[in-house]
Amino acid sequence: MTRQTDFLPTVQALVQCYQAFEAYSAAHVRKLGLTPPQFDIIATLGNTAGMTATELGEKTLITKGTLTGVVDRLSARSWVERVAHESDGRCQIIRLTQAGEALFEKVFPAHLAHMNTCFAGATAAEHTDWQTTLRSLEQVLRKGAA
Amino acid sequence: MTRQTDFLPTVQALVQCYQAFEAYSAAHVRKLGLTPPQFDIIATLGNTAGMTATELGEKTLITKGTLTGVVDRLSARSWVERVAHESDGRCQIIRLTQAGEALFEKVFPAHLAHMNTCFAGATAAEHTDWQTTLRSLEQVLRKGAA
DNA sequence: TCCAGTTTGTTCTAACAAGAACCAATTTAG
DNA sequence: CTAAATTGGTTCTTGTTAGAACAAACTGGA
Repeated sequence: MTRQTDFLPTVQALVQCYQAFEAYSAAHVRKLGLTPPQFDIIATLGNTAGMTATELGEKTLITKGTLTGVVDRLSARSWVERVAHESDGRCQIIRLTQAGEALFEKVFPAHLAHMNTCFAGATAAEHTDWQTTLRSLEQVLRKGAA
Repeated sequence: MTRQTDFLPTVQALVQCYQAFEAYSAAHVRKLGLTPPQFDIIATLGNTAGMTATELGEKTLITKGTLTGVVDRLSARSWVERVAHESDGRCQIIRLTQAGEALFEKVFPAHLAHMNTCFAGATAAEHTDWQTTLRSLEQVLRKGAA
Protein backbone atom coordinates (compact mmCIF):
# COMPACT_ATOMS: atom_id res chain seq x y z
CA MET A 1 0.00 0.00 0.00
CA THR A 2 2.70 2.46 1.05
CA ARG A 3 6.42 2.13 1.65
CA GLN A 4 8.09 1.68 5.03
CA THR A 5 8.97 5.34 5.41
CA ASP A 6 5.97 7.08 3.87
CA PHE A 7 4.66 7.96 7.29
CA LEU A 8 7.71 10.04 8.19
CA PRO A 9 6.61 13.34 6.60
CA THR A 10 3.24 12.91 8.27
CA VAL A 11 4.59 12.55 11.81
CA GLN A 12 7.10 15.29 11.11
CA ALA A 13 4.27 17.62 10.12
CA LEU A 14 2.38 16.66 13.27
CA VAL A 15 5.34 17.33 15.52
CA GLN A 16 6.12 20.67 13.89
CA CYS A 17 2.51 21.76 14.05
CA TYR A 18 2.24 20.84 17.71
CA GLN A 19 5.48 22.60 18.53
CA ALA A 20 4.22 25.75 16.85
CA PHE A 21 1.12 25.63 19.02
CA GLU A 22 3.04 24.82 22.17
CA ALA A 23 5.58 27.61 21.64
CA TYR A 24 2.87 30.17 20.96
CA SER A 25 0.71 29.13 23.88
CA ALA A 26 3.46 28.60 26.45
CA ALA A 27 5.12 31.94 25.73
CA HIS A 28 1.90 33.74 26.61
CA VAL A 29 1.23 31.65 29.70
CA ARG A 30 4.70 32.43 31.02
CA LYS A 31 4.10 36.11 30.37
CA LEU A 32 1.11 35.77 32.69
CA GLY A 33 3.48 34.57 35.41
CA LEU A 34 2.52 30.88 35.28
CA THR A 35 4.05 27.72 33.91
CA PRO A 36 1.93 25.72 31.45
CA PRO A 37 1.04 23.00 34.01
CA GLN A 38 0.12 25.66 36.55
CA PHE A 39 -2.14 27.39 34.04
CA ASP A 40 -3.66 24.05 33.18
CA ILE A 41 -4.59 23.43 36.80
CA ILE A 42 -5.97 26.92 37.37
CA ALA A 43 -8.06 26.59 34.21
CA THR A 44 -9.33 23.15 35.21
CA LEU A 45 -10.30 24.21 38.73
CA GLY A 46 -11.97 27.44 37.56
CA ASN A 47 -15.76 27.45 37.89
CA THR A 48 -15.77 24.21 39.88
CA ALA A 49 -16.10 23.42 43.58
CA GLY A 50 -12.74 21.63 43.46
CA MET A 51 -11.91 17.98 42.91
CA THR A 52 -9.65 15.23 44.21
CA ALA A 53 -6.02 15.07 43.19
CA THR A 54 -6.70 11.90 41.21
CA GLU A 55 -9.48 13.57 39.26
CA LEU A 56 -7.38 16.66 38.65
CA GLY A 57 -4.54 14.49 37.42
CA GLU A 58 -6.82 12.70 34.99
CA LYS A 59 -8.15 15.91 33.52
CA THR A 60 -4.77 17.59 33.14
CA LEU A 61 -2.80 14.44 32.26
CA ILE A 62 -0.37 15.15 35.09
CA THR A 63 0.74 12.05 36.98
CA LYS A 64 0.13 12.01 40.70
CA GLY A 65 3.79 12.23 41.64
CA THR A 66 4.19 15.38 39.59
CA LEU A 67 0.88 16.82 40.73
CA THR A 68 1.96 16.95 44.36
CA GLY A 69 4.77 19.36 43.50
CA VAL A 70 2.77 21.56 41.15
CA VAL A 71 -0.06 21.89 43.68
CA ASP A 72 2.51 22.59 46.41
CA ARG A 73 3.83 25.55 44.44
CA LEU A 74 0.37 26.90 43.63
CA SER A 75 -0.58 26.45 47.25
CA ALA A 76 2.53 28.30 48.40
CA ARG A 77 1.34 31.24 46.31
CA SER A 78 -2.13 30.94 47.89
CA TRP A 79 -3.95 30.23 44.65
CA VAL A 80 -5.17 26.74 45.57
CA GLU A 81 -5.83 24.94 48.85
CA ARG A 82 -6.25 21.34 49.97
CA VAL A 83 -9.30 20.54 52.08
CA ALA A 84 -10.22 17.20 53.62
CA HIS A 85 -12.72 15.01 51.82
CA GLU A 86 -15.88 14.72 53.88
CA SER A 87 -16.26 10.94 53.76
CA ASP A 88 -13.01 9.43 52.44
CA GLY A 89 -10.04 10.04 54.67
CA ARG A 90 -7.58 9.23 51.91
CA CYS A 91 -8.81 11.96 49.57
CA GLN A 92 -8.24 15.66 49.55
CA ILE A 93 -10.23 18.18 47.61
CA ILE A 94 -8.07 20.65 45.73
CA ARG A 95 -9.80 23.92 44.92
CA LEU A 96 -9.07 27.54 44.08
CA THR A 97 -8.79 30.07 46.87
CA GLN A 98 -10.40 33.49 46.45
CA ALA A 99 -7.12 34.79 45.09
CA GLY A 100 -7.06 31.78 42.77
CA GLU A 101 -10.56 32.55 41.50
CA ALA A 102 -9.49 36.13 40.84
CA LEU A 103 -6.43 34.88 38.98
CA PHE A 104 -8.60 32.53 36.93
CA GLU A 105 -10.95 35.37 35.99
CA LYS A 106 -7.99 37.37 34.79
CA VAL A 107 -5.75 34.87 32.99
CA PHE A 108 -8.26 32.47 31.46
CA PRO A 109 -10.08 34.97 29.20
CA ALA A 110 -6.76 36.64 28.43
CA HIS A 111 -5.26 33.40 27.20
CA LEU A 112 -8.36 32.52 25.23
CA ALA A 113 -8.20 35.89 23.49
CA HIS A 114 -4.50 35.43 22.79
CA MET A 115 -5.09 32.05 21.18
CA ASN A 116 -8.04 33.38 19.26
CA THR A 117 -5.98 36.02 17.46
CA CYS A 118 -4.25 33.21 15.53
CA PHE A 119 -7.59 32.06 14.25
CA ALA A 120 -9.08 35.46 13.49
CA GLY A 121 -9.10 34.78 9.76
CA ALA A 122 -10.18 31.15 9.95
CA THR A 123 -13.50 29.97 8.59
CA ALA A 124 -15.83 27.39 10.08
CA ALA A 125 -15.01 25.12 7.15
CA GLU A 126 -11.31 25.24 7.99
CA HIS A 127 -12.01 24.30 11.59
CA THR A 128 -14.10 21.36 10.43
CA ASP A 129 -11.33 20.22 8.12
CA TRP A 130 -8.65 20.50 10.82
CA GLN A 131 -10.71 18.60 13.35
CA THR A 132 -11.74 15.83 10.97
CA THR A 133 -8.21 15.27 9.76
CA LEU A 134 -6.66 15.38 13.22
CA ARG A 135 -9.18 12.91 14.58
CA SER A 136 -8.57 10.50 11.73
CA LEU A 137 -4.82 10.64 12.37
CA GLU A 138 -5.40 10.17 16.09
CA GLN A 139 -7.48 7.10 15.33
CA VAL A 140 -4.64 5.59 13.37
CA LEU A 141 -2.16 6.25 16.15
CA ARG A 142 -4.41 4.89 18.89
CA LYS A 143 -5.29 1.81 16.89
CA GLY A 144 -1.59 0.99 16.71
CA ALA A 145 -1.29 1.30 20.47
CA ALA A 146 -4.02 -1.25 21.13
CA MET B 1 -16.18 35.12 10.86
CA THR B 2 -16.08 32.70 13.79
CA ARG B 3 -16.84 33.08 17.46
CA GLN B 4 -14.26 33.60 20.20
CA THR B 5 -14.14 29.95 21.20
CA ASP B 6 -14.53 28.18 17.87
CA PHE B 7 -10.84 27.35 17.84
CA LEU B 8 -11.02 25.32 21.05
CA PRO B 9 -12.07 21.99 19.51
CA THR B 10 -9.35 22.43 16.92
CA VAL B 11 -6.52 22.87 19.40
CA GLN B 12 -8.00 20.14 21.56
CA ALA B 13 -7.91 17.76 18.59
CA LEU B 14 -4.31 18.77 17.90
CA VAL B 15 -3.21 18.18 21.48
CA GLN B 16 -4.95 14.82 21.71
CA CYS B 17 -3.55 13.68 18.40
CA TYR B 18 -0.04 14.67 19.39
CA GLN B 19 -0.38 12.96 22.75
CA ALA B 20 -1.48 9.76 21.05
CA PHE B 21 1.62 9.89 18.88
CA GLU B 22 3.92 10.78 21.74
CA ALA B 23 2.58 8.03 24.01
CA TYR B 24 2.89 5.41 21.29
CA SER B 25 6.36 6.45 20.22
CA ALA B 26 7.83 7.09 23.68
CA ALA B 27 6.63 3.77 25.09
CA HIS B 28 8.55 1.92 22.42
CA VAL B 29 11.68 4.05 22.76
CA ARG B 30 11.75 3.37 26.49
CA LYS B 31 11.38 -0.33 25.84
CA LEU B 32 14.56 -0.01 23.79
CA GLY B 33 16.31 1.31 26.90
CA LEU B 34 16.48 4.96 25.83
CA THR B 35 14.65 8.15 26.72
CA PRO B 36 13.02 10.03 23.81
CA PRO B 37 15.71 12.77 23.71
CA GLN B 38 18.43 10.14 23.83
CA PHE B 39 16.85 8.28 20.92
CA ASP B 40 16.52 11.56 19.06
CA ILE B 41 20.23 12.20 19.38
CA ILE B 42 21.27 8.68 18.42
CA ALA B 43 18.97 8.87 15.38
CA THR B 44 20.34 12.29 14.38
CA LEU B 45 23.97 11.25 14.68
CA GLY B 46 23.46 7.95 12.87
CA ASN B 47 25.07 7.79 9.40
CA THR B 48 26.92 11.07 9.92
CA ALA B 49 30.51 11.89 10.83
CA GLY B 50 29.25 13.81 13.86
CA MET B 51 28.43 17.48 14.31
CA THR B 52 28.87 20.34 16.75
CA ALA B 53 26.67 20.63 19.80
CA THR B 54 25.01 23.72 18.37
CA GLU B 55 24.13 21.91 15.15
CA LEU B 56 22.86 18.88 17.06
CA GLY B 57 20.73 21.14 19.23
CA GLU B 58 19.20 22.81 16.19
CA LYS B 59 18.29 19.51 14.59
CA THR B 60 16.80 17.96 17.71
CA LEU B 61 15.29 21.16 19.13
CA ILE B 62 17.14 20.59 22.39
CA THR B 63 18.52 23.78 23.94
CA LYS B 64 22.22 23.88 24.62
CA GLY B 65 21.89 23.80 28.39
CA THR B 66 19.84 20.62 28.19
CA LEU B 67 22.04 19.10 25.54
CA THR B 68 25.10 19.08 27.78
CA GLY B 69 23.34 16.78 30.24
CA VAL B 70 21.83 14.44 27.66
CA VAL B 71 25.16 14.06 25.88
CA ASP B 72 26.87 13.51 29.25
CA ARG B 73 24.60 10.55 29.96
CA LEU B 74 25.01 9.07 26.48
CA SER B 75 28.74 9.56 26.79
CA ALA B 76 28.77 7.83 30.18
CA ARG B 77 27.25 4.81 28.47
CA SER B 78 29.90 5.02 25.75
CA TRP B 79 27.45 5.60 22.91
CA VAL B 80 28.71 9.04 21.91
CA GLU B 81 31.99 10.88 22.32
CA ARG B 82 33.17 14.48 22.16
CA VAL B 83 36.17 15.20 19.98
CA ALA B 84 37.92 18.53 19.49
CA HIS B 85 37.04 20.60 16.44
CA GLU B 86 40.04 20.84 14.14
CA SER B 87 40.03 24.61 13.65
CA ASP B 88 37.65 26.18 16.19
CA GLY B 89 38.75 25.70 19.78
CA ARG B 90 35.27 26.54 21.11
CA CYS B 91 33.54 23.75 19.24
CA GLN B 92 33.37 20.07 19.90
CA ILE B 93 32.27 17.44 17.49
CA ILE B 94 29.79 15.03 19.00
CA ARG B 95 29.64 11.67 17.24
CA LEU B 96 28.63 8.08 17.78
CA THR B 97 31.18 5.61 19.10
CA GLN B 98 31.36 2.12 17.58
CA ALA B 99 28.97 0.94 20.26
CA GLY B 100 26.74 3.90 19.39
CA GLU B 101 26.74 2.95 15.73
CA ALA B 102 25.81 -0.59 16.65
CA LEU B 103 22.99 0.74 18.85
CA PHE B 104 21.77 2.96 16.03
CA GLU B 105 21.72 0.04 13.60
CA LYS B 106 19.60 -1.87 16.06
CA VAL B 107 17.13 0.68 17.44
CA PHE B 108 16.54 2.96 14.47
CA PRO B 109 15.06 0.38 12.08
CA ALA B 110 13.19 -1.18 14.99
CA HIS B 111 11.52 2.08 15.87
CA LEU B 112 10.73 2.84 12.24
CA ALA B 113 9.04 -0.53 11.91
CA HIS B 114 7.14 0.01 15.14
CA MET B 115 5.79 3.36 13.95
CA ASN B 116 5.02 1.96 10.54
CA THR B 117 2.65 -0.65 11.91
CA CYS B 118 0.23 2.16 12.79
CA PHE B 119 0.19 3.26 9.19
CA ALA B 120 0.03 -0.17 7.60
CA GLY B 121 -3.47 0.47 6.25
CA ALA B 122 -2.92 4.09 5.24
CA THR B 123 -3.04 5.20 1.63
CA ALA B 124 -0.86 7.76 -0.08
CA ALA B 125 -3.91 10.01 -0.36
CA GLU B 126 -4.40 9.94 3.39
CA HIS B 127 -0.80 10.93 3.96
CA THR B 128 -1.18 13.82 1.54
CA ASP B 129 -4.31 14.97 3.33
CA TRP B 130 -2.73 14.76 6.78
CA GLN B 131 0.34 16.67 5.68
CA THR B 132 -1.58 19.38 3.84
CA THR B 133 -3.93 19.97 6.72
CA LEU B 134 -1.23 19.94 9.38
CA ARG B 135 0.88 22.40 7.45
CA SER B 136 -2.03 24.78 7.00
CA LEU B 137 -2.73 24.69 10.73
CA GLU B 138 0.94 25.21 11.49
CA GLN B 139 0.92 28.25 9.20
CA VAL B 140 -1.94 29.75 11.18
CA LEU B 141 -0.17 29.17 14.48
CA ARG B 142 3.15 30.56 13.28
CA LYS B 143 1.52 33.60 11.71
CA GLY B 144 0.07 34.45 15.12
CA ALA B 145 3.51 34.21 16.70
CA ALA B 146 5.02 36.76 14.31
C1' DT C 1 47.88 44.67 17.21
C1' DC C 2 44.53 45.10 20.53
C1' DC C 3 40.22 45.37 22.34
C1' DA C 4 35.17 45.18 22.12
C1' DG C 5 31.71 42.21 20.78
C1' DT C 6 30.14 37.59 19.50
C1' DT C 7 29.91 32.60 19.61
C1' DT C 8 30.36 27.97 21.96
C1' DG C 9 29.58 25.09 25.47
C1' DT C 10 29.13 24.40 30.67
C1' DT C 11 27.02 25.37 35.04
C1' DC C 12 23.28 26.76 37.93
C1' DT C 13 18.41 27.21 39.38
C1' DA C 14 13.57 26.27 39.37
C1' DA C 15 10.26 23.39 37.52
C1' DC C 16 8.15 19.34 35.21
C1' DA C 17 7.97 14.32 34.23
C1' DA C 18 7.62 9.11 34.82
C1' DG C 19 7.90 5.48 37.76
C1' DA C 20 8.83 2.98 42.02
C1' DA C 21 8.52 2.64 46.94
C1' DC C 22 5.89 3.86 50.65
C1' DC C 23 2.13 4.83 54.26
C1' DA C 24 -2.40 5.48 55.61
C1' DA C 25 -7.25 4.81 54.77
C1' DT C 26 -10.71 2.10 52.77
C1' DT C 27 -12.77 -1.87 50.67
C1' DT C 28 -13.33 -6.72 49.78
C1' DA C 29 -13.16 -11.70 50.59
C1' DG C 30 -13.62 -15.42 53.42
C1' DC D 1 -15.28 -9.51 61.65
C1' DT D 2 -10.64 -9.73 60.33
C1' DA D 3 -6.89 -10.32 57.00
C1' DA D 4 -5.72 -9.24 52.34
C1' DA D 5 -6.03 -6.39 48.53
C1' DT D 6 -6.86 -1.88 46.71
C1' DT D 7 -6.81 3.13 46.49
C1' DG D 8 -5.06 7.99 47.32
C1' DG D 9 -1.40 10.85 47.97
C1' DT D 10 3.54 11.84 49.19
C1' DT D 11 8.39 11.02 48.64
C1' DC D 12 12.45 9.66 46.13
C1' DT D 13 15.34 8.96 42.01
C1' DT D 14 16.63 9.81 37.42
C1' DG D 15 16.14 12.55 33.57
C1' DT D 16 14.41 16.55 30.72
C1' DT D 17 13.47 21.49 30.17
C1' DA D 18 14.14 26.72 29.77
C1' DG D 19 16.66 30.44 30.82
C1' DA D 20 20.32 33.13 32.90
C1' DA D 21 25.08 33.69 34.11
C1' DC D 22 29.56 32.44 32.94
C1' DA D 23 34.35 31.53 30.87
C1' DA D 24 37.02 30.41 26.99
C1' DA D 25 37.79 31.04 22.15
C1' DC D 26 37.14 33.50 18.08
C1' DT D 27 36.23 37.84 14.94
C1' DG D 28 36.37 42.43 13.23
C1' DG D 29 37.36 47.19 13.37
C1' DA D 30 40.30 51.04 14.76
